[in-house]
Amino acid sequence: MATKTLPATYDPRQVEMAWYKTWMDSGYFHAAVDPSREPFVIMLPLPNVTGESHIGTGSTFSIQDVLIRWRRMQGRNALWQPGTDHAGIATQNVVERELAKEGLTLQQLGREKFVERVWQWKYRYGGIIDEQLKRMGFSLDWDRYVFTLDPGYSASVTEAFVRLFHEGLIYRGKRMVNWCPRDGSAISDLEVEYVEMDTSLWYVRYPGADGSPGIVIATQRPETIMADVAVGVHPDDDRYRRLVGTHVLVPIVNRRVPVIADARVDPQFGTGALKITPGHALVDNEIGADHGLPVLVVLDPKGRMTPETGKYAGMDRFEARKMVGEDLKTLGLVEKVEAYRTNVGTCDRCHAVIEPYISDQWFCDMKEMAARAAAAIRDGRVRFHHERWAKVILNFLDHIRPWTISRQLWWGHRIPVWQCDACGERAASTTPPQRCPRCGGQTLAQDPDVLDTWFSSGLWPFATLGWPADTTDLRYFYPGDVLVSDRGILFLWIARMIMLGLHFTGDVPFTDVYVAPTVMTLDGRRMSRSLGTGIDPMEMVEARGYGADAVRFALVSRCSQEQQDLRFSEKMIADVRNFSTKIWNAARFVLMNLGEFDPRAPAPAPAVLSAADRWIRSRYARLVEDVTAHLEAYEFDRTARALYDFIWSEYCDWYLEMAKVDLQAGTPTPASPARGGARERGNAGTRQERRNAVQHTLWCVLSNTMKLLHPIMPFITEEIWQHLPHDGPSIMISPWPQPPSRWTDPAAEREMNALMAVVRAIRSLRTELSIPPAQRVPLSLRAGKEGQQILERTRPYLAVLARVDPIRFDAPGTPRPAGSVTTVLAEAEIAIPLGGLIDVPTERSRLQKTLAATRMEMERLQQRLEDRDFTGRAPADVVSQQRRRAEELRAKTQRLQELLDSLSSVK
RNA sequence: GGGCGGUUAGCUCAGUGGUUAGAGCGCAUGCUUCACACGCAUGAGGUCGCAGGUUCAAGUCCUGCACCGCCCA
Repeated sequence: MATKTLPATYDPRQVEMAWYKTWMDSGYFHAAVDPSREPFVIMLPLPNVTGESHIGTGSTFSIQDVLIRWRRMQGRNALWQPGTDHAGIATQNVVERELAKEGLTLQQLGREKFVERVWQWKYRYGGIIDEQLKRMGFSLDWDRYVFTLDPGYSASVTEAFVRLFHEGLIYRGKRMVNWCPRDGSAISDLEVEYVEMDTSLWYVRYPGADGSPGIVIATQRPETIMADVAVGVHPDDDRYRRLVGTHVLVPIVNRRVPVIADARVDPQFGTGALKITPGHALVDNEIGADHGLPVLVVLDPKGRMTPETGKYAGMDRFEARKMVGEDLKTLGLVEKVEAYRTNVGTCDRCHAVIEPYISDQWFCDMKEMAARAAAAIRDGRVRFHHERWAKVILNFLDHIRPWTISRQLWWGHRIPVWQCDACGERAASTTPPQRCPRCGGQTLAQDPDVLDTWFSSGLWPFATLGWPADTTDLRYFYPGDVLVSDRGILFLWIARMIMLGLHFTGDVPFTDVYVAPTVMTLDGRRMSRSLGTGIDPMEMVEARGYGADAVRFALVSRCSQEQQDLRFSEKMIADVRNFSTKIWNAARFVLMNLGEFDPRAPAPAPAVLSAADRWIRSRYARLVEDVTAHLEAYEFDRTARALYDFIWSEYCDWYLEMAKVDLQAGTPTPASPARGGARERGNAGTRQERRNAVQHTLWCVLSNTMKLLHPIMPFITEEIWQHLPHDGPSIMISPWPQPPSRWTDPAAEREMNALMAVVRAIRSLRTELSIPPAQRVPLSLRAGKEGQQILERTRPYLAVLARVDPIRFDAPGTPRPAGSVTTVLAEAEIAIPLGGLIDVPTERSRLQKTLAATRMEMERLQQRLEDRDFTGRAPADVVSQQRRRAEELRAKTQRLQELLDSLSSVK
């Protein structure tokens, strides 16, 4: 068959996009319901529609593509569900900023017009990330693309809400929630990010109402003083016991408030006395409720002082803090101001400081759902890799709190609840009700709020498949298999998918969760675009020209289960680029040497295979087993390393070099007796047969290794596979290699190990003696019977790889050649005769050094073997192994000694 | 405060109780060897964080401590 030759260098940019288009056009990414095949399903972690690909999507998505491509090749009907999330707050913020540039506000535009604007924005910019995912080669089923505000998906979200509402799990209430003053919305507990900040602790005196000195409290928030309704102390605190029940005056407003005792007050904090502000702190709110205290509010939804605060009215909370502080000083009530470092809650979207704020919100009771999810994890229906993440998520589920699901936004799924104008009844419904179910009133207004984005994404694994309808998709593809993500959304998303999946479908949404390490900079900082510390995968792929394969392999090869972080740098991608070049050139070599090779001809008979052919086949057989096992165990670093080491260190460094010996001029290396059997006379193979055997081995091993590497590096493997003789239209739908167990060949591995040890020893000697690399030197070998057979059989390899000629075998007992430099190995004794050139003192000291080291080790080993505890208690195979080793060392010592003796006699 | 990681070569990391702890990068030396200098060959480089303990045997298991980091409150 005609073999094309490859260009001398590999440029990923020349091939990657074209292959992706071919795969797409051929429909390879699409999974259709097919009951005759077993499905394999991964739900992608929804990218934010405002987002762009970053290094985090680079690593977690690469892992998913590895799993999907591997299972697809194994014959599974592989579905990787794509889509994007409408990302309520983030998207609203983006469009709001755009409006601000035009001098417009949301209110000026109105709800309907604003939502229209967001859709426009979405159509224009919302697809950026999808194009980036394609550029990375990810084999997502784009035919099934879902946006969370699509009509079908929205219907699922509404249905889920209405069901939970009717089950009594969703309720409305006026409570203290986390309020983001910038976004003007409530957010859930999980969306609060705690950040360490420098602040001040103010020690403020509250004078006694009776003119006594009163009490000094410590506070970080002087601006909320006007909302104080009490001063609290710990009941066991002797310092304040006598003050409990008395009254003090709140500074500035001179409100008379009681001193109360409550165990929730921390006597260690500040002075041990706490101002109680139920309107502006969660603990104070609880204390206030228990003591029947009123709730006063001095901040508005934008975080400004309310009109009732007199001279402070309209002032921002931080400005007011300074001003109130100054005024307190003027009043002489500030005892001291201390620098203080504390954790401040901030909004994870806009980073504004969160305000504990009382407002009307919708909540979802998660208690029972969490218990069921925890049970599913405990009994192994959902497994985490590494398992320690199960403990982390269980801790969250076991301490679950109600979920604030309403958001005061316009962009999102509007809450499907209508309130009756006449009687105030609130009714949830999937369609707008015509009349009030209670009083029949016809004026109904829909709740203005939208749902938390995470509420809708929590339904992703089944809502994408058509739930609540009983679709064939849902029946076939649900439950799915694997979820891969960063640990950052363990609670926000993964836990909620498990809870909601169990609640609505009765089944877990996936059976396995792989938590990928978080990508960090080399000095351990989080990669972030805004900090300028990130590596942009797109920049690496295109601008720097590394290609998607290199970025993918670099990330995947560092995804272990042990580390929770992954320190990453551009250099690591450059290193993989070098690996690509190596593979490319190996493929070029193979193609150049395939010549007249016919892949359809029968495979070579075992009898015509040389030790090298059998060795690389055996190593390859092990590789198939290892790669498959590592993927099954979610050991991606090991998968990558196994492939890297095999390709570079075994196939290229050794096998290709030996293949050259067989393919180029001269006599091919003879076939090696098949394992266990005696050498068959006359069946060693003709020159043509040998040539064909080597070609077959080169092709077969390379081609199949490309399959094993394909899930990680889809592009270069496809490109090479297509150039090689192959069956089928694409490597990505070719079958995953089966472990060829008949290729496993311990005898060949032993044989090659011996040869390689001898080659290495000779090379080492040559370097030490500064023998020019090109110079051939004579070699004299002494070996046991088996060693000699092996080295005679592999003599052509030895001659080329070690640049030795002629090679002479000396029988034991014959005198060693005069003036030789020598090394003793377990397999053989190697001597390079230098004649008069030898420097006897140097050679002697070299041998003596080796002898000393060998003796020391031997003695250590002998000591261990004389220890009855060791021989008595250690397993027999360990003991016998050590005995063998000791024996080897003894022989080596003896030979070294002999060499030293003969050296002295030469002198 | 509670929980979870990590600490092994200059850097990034493997290491599944058992011989002399490995890899890649970096470093040094040599090499235009007809696939590849994004390469080849050879080499230097380690008190496995510290202190105890278990074991015939500990980088590996247990306890404590130190430092770095993440999560929760």
